[in-house]
Amino acid sequence: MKLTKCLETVLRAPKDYSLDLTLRIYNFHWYYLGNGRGYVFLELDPPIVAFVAQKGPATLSARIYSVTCRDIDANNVSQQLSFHLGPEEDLSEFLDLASRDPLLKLFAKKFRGWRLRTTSLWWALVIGICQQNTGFRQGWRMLANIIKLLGKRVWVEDREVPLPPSPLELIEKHTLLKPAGVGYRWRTLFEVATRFARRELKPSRLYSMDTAGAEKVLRNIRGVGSYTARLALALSLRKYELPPIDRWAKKIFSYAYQVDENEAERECIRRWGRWSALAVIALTIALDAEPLKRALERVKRGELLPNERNTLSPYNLWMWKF
DNA sequence: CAAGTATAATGTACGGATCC
DNA sequence: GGATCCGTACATTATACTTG
Repeated sequence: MKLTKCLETVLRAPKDYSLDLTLRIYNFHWYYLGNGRGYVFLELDPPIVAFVAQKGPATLSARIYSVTCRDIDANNVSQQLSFHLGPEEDLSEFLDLASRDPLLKLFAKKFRGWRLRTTSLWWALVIGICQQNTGFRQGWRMLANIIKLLGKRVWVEDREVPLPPSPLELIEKHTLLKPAGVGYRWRTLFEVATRFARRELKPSRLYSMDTAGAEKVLRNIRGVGSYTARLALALSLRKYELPPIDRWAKKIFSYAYQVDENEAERECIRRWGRWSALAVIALTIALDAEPLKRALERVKRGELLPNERNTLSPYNLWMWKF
């Protein structure tokens, strides 16, 4: 499917904003092109894709592509893209806390320009579900497989860009979920897709709720627990009040903050407040999402920045050809 | 035949969700 | 709160095969 260019737009960003970091972290190579350039999908069915590039220290340029330009609302699309890339998000309070934190003090310096790149609630839930009961490598392989086996490819100028399946496409091709290596998670993915298809899940409605209420709604879905719900809320709506604490984060917080494991979540919220989930995500970047044992050793050694080596990690996931 | 190498089989870590 | 479940990756061990 070939997309046509519908509009060009410019986004304002703070001086120290880094589109390069924002696009690079936790991304596949078919979306991150290097040097602060890349693709962001805004809609899946029918597809709307943005090509973005950093033009100057405070300017991002964007080109919006779609099948037909008739239904494109320029204001709407620009807002959506800006929300995904986060230039309007003021992280000064988060960075201030981070600069005095035993785990993220180095991260605060080096990743000052980074913003969490959000995605749709649908895809954020898929990401969350694929992180359950598994390590980093396996989880992201599942996501790559889902994109390749169940998604579609669109042409943007001279490049073919793979897109994730929409809820309807996932339902249609659900027999390919097992071959994609998601195992028992296919049931949960199917269930989530069904809710979207029936329009029972409305991102705008969740956005207007408080984080705890939104978590409750998502936990109604069988197979979605608090970890997945909270991660999805952070990754799609920038709701950070409630941190997605897994055993990994629990152990590391418990060690670094010198509290009992049962107190790890409470301590995280006490220290990070409305930035709790962002802190957890930043921690996975800082420690390369390494398995717990190795991550703890790194904390002890004070190695609190991602490895430049070609290891499979949030920082250089984009180098990986799945 | 003994030592080394390739392949197969087995074991275990991983970790959130759910049941009780 | 503890036990159990799940699928894959990686590590370890066992077996088969090759080489000198």
